[in-house]
Amino acid sequence: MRIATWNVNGLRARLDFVAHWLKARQPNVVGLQELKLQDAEFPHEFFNDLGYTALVHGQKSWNGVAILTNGHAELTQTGLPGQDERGSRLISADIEGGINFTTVYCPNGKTLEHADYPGKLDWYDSLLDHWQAAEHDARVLCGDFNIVPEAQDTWRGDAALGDIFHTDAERQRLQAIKNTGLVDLFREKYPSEQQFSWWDYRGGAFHRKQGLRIDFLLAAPSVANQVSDVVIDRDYRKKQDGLTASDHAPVFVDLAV
DNA sequence: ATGGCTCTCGCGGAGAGA
Repeated sequence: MRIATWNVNGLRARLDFVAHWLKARQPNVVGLQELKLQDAEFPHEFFNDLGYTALVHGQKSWNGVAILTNGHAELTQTGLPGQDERGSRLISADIEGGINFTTVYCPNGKTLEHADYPGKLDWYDSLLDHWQAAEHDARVLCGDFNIVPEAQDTWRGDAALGDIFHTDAERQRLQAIKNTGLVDLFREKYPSEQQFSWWDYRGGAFHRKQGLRIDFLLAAPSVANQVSDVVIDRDYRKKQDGLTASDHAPVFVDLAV
């Protein structure tokens, strides 16, 4: 089974690009973030024609998450309890293989001085509470976390320490999530490789190798033990057939189930 | 030092993203 996470930066603008990727990689389950559309605007038929069904938690203009699958999925959660005012950023479903799958679009925070920054930390505290309250042996938490875990996950290395995305306060929140028993599947397979999942559109950042690794698939040990491959699909950060890419690459793992 | 892209809304330019 192949499961993936991808911040598409606007699903309507990315529709043909996403279809291109689905055909090429044939994932079984995909967590999507930054749909930037409402539930009623979700192009279900478009995905049905590609063999996928979707569970959607949308919002006008901003945020929005969904789960695509070419198998069976049963919705178990929409929205992070207590954080409705920060937008549609979480959706969960029971998928095939007895796995509970959650995808999140964590708040950005903007700057250390902006009110969104303490809001980001508070959102993470709620995510930890929510995650700890649920019990499931085989679960996956994936998405755009908007936090750089370690110096090797940013092109700026130690020089970025203390900046937004790279603060101790943010890293402590991300670590607290992992401490509930989740493994960062990419980092487990590649302990010292520098690979990024996001590059700024501006200034040729992609070609300058100026990126961040902020998109993760985290999994409980019973799932992590089944992983055969982990791929940050940087080819799909490039134009495909003249279509514009998201500023995030898809990330996927293959499981032996 | 800054932000040169790209998205949305909506039809001009602004806000957000990371």
